[in-house]
Amino acid sequence: MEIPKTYDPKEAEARHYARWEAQGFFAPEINRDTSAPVYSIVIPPPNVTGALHMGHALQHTIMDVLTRYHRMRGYRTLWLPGEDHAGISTQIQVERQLKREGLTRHDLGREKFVARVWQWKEQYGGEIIRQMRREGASVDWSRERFTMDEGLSRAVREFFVRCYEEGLIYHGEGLISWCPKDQTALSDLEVEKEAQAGKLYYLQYPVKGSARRVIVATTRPETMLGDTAVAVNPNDERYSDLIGATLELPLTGREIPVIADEFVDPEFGTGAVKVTPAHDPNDYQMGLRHKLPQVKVIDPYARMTEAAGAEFTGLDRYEAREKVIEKFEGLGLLEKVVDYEFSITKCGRCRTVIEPLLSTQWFLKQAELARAPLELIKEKHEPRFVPEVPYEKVYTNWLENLYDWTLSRQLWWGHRIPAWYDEEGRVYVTRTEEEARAAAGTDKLTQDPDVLDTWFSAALWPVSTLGWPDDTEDLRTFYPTSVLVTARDIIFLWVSRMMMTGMKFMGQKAFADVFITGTIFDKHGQRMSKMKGNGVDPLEMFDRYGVDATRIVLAQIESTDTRWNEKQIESYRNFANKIWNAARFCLLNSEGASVGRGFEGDRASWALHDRWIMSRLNRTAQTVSAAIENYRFHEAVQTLYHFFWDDFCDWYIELSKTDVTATEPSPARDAARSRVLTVLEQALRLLHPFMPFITEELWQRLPGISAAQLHPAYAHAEPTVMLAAYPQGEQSLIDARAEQEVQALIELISRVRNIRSEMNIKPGETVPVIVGAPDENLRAIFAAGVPQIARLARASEVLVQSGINGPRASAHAVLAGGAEVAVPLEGLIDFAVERERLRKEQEKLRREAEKLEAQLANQNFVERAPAEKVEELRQRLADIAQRTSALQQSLEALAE
RNA sequence: GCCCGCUUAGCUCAGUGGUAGAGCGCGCGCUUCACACGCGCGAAGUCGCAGGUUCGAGUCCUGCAGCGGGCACCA
Repeated sequence: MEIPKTYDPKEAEARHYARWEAQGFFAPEINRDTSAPVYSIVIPPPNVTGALHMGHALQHTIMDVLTRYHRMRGYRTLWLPGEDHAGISTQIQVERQLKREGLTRHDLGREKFVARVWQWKEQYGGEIIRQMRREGASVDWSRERFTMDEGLSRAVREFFVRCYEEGLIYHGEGLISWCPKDQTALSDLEVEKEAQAGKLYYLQYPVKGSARRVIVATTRPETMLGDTAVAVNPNDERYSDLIGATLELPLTGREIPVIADEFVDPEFGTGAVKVTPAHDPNDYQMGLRHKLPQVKVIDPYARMTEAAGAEFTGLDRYEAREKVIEKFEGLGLLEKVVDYEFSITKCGRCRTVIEPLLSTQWFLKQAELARAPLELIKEKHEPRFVPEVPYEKVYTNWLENLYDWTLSRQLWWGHRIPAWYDEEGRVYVTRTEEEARAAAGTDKLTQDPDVLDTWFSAALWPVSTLGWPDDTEDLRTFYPTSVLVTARDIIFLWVSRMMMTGMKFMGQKAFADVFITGTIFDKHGQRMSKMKGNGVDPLEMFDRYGVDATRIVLAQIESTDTRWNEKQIESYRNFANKIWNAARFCLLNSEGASVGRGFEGDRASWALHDRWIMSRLNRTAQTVSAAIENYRFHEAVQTLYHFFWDDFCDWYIELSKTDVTATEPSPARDAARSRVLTVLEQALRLLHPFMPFITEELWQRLPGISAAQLHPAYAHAEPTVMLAAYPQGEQSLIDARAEQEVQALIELISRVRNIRSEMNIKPGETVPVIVGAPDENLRAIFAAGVPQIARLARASEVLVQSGINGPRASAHAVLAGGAEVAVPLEGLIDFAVERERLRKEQEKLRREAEKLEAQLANQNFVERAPAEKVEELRQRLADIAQRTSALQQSLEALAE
């Protein structure tokens, strides 16, 4: 068989994915065990306009590891893919496209525009979802969903109507965040705050019937045109006599009162605050408290209205600002202007400065929906957040401090609000237009032009994708889902809302666990962003290092924020290559061998290193399974890496080599060959969730592979490692004594290698080795291992005795259990160098012994520490004493 | 202002009260018949600082410093 020396991932990746998909391996129906437990995940639907970035690759890897692991464990497993219609960004994309044709959406009209968006979506959208095939994501494509699908749209209408009927959704006027560019309302979660260097303007307002002036400070002087009061703190003595007084609002001819409100901080600015109820959230609240008039001086395009006065009408808000300042200066009413840094609110999409506007919108009373999830997290700590700190608290805090959610968006792309108005303006909120007509008793209805916030449909994702509001088989089977894997910035926006809808409509939490991934920064610790251009493209990593290497590095990131380190992928590409070559060795020596054989018979009859590798393998399987189930992917990967490289490659293959590479066919040779193949096959299964492609590629090549290797639930399927049973780690095969004994062998070989290296023995040169082991059992182990010791330590001969009485010209090393080893080096050894080497060793032991002795001399320790801990220390001290005395003897033998 | 996280080898990071770890990098030596994307050997850490709890602290508690994040406010 021709097997290249280097693993080339590309070809294998596409081939295996296509086969898995075509064979239906990803669908839960592949599992024929009707009593199997269920494991389900819904993907956080990526934005239909987006492209795959490292954050997605990270989340997808973790979801795929969990999915593949549980599938191999025999769960009825579903990972449901899909995407989000992303209202604003999609609409912006298409409007941009139209602009290049010299058109606006208004030229097309609503219907044609929406058709155009669908066309755009088919042509360019869903890039991330397509790229998931490249990642190896084992999602069930037959259940792929899109938030604008008919089914999901129906779920949205149902949600809306029910909430409306229960009074949770209302239509009314409120002060909302408005984007003057995108011409739509935004929820507080769609805006971003940004520090900005600006100015604080101090304006004087004359007191009516007095020469006195009240000074107010503002960052937005243009809003003074809409002031309807000035507020002071009721306890502020400076102004107490002015409460109830009337001010002459400059430039407007309007008279406004001075009011008292606890909200005002006397320490800040002048202690007097201008109040603009129509254009500031705090002022809006204050306006309601004091029943102040609301004067709208800024329009949806951020231009001044007629109410701002003839001189200002039509001016942009910033032009108006300058003009107001000029006028105040002219009137001698500008007290001063100081530099001032404050934060400014911008549209999360287009970065335009938000204008708080008084506007009629649809709102949802989230606080009521939050009650059930809040109770659940407080009483039962459900869902379980991983890591619990700090996310459980972040989630709880948010649920406790909710405000009404602005649902309506003045866009064309999205779920149209299911509200119709008759000619008198009466509203009918119904599931269909027919119902509205019936309710209104007329056909002359107009539907509300607005659409819903994209997150409204996202909030329903775990239920709507499974068929809600219908009572479907999928919903009954896969809800609640097992885990939600997502980034932390979406906890408020999405996670908590899914919990709200899940509790409301299903009476159950949407997911058992919530795993929050870390953030990947660039190598300088900067957040990756399109604007900075410092993003690392996962596809580029796939091309350069292979998907498997990229995935296993990502899985290890878990929930820790980390800097991207390309060297790390390189080392896992090397790991993939190591796997490839270990398999290559097994396959090149596989004649006469078969997977699953070689470990027949009583375990006691196996060779020591065979008992050892089975112990290591099963221990690894236990650790890895527990680690994956507890979302400790780093631990799982490290364990697998060291099992495969250190235990399997460095030692097991090497210890087996003499048997495996025997030139003459024999039952012993074939059994040894079967054993390495069997261990390899188990290792491939263990690695598969992390490295799906290379494991499948190699697994398919193993001799003796058949459906018999599959988990019983998949016995009917074509052979594939992804449906093999995940090794669980059999306790009876864990053999601490064999591990200890092989450890002794490893120590012996390592000490000889160390001597060779320090004495500058050429690698090609062999040396005799004398082993002294007073312990009979240990001596037997070394004696049985002579051929392996000879091979791995490059020894010309290995003498195993009860003690060492070798030539004076030897290099010595001490081993555990009172054993020692000598390498006779007549003519090669430099006595001074050897003495120095031994003294250093002795010194190290002495320091360790001192520490142990001090601890054991401490009465408190001996009395209070657990007995086994004390015993352990005594053992260690005894071992050190033995080694020290052996070293002493060696030193004496070297004495002049 | 309130809350939270991080600080461990040159770098990126693990670490579960009981002998400080990995990968990369570094030094020395190797075309040893699976693999130079490799093999062998080695050097390298007052675990941010100061207290405390404990027989015992990188790990638990308190304070401090530096870095980072979230929330609120910002007239």
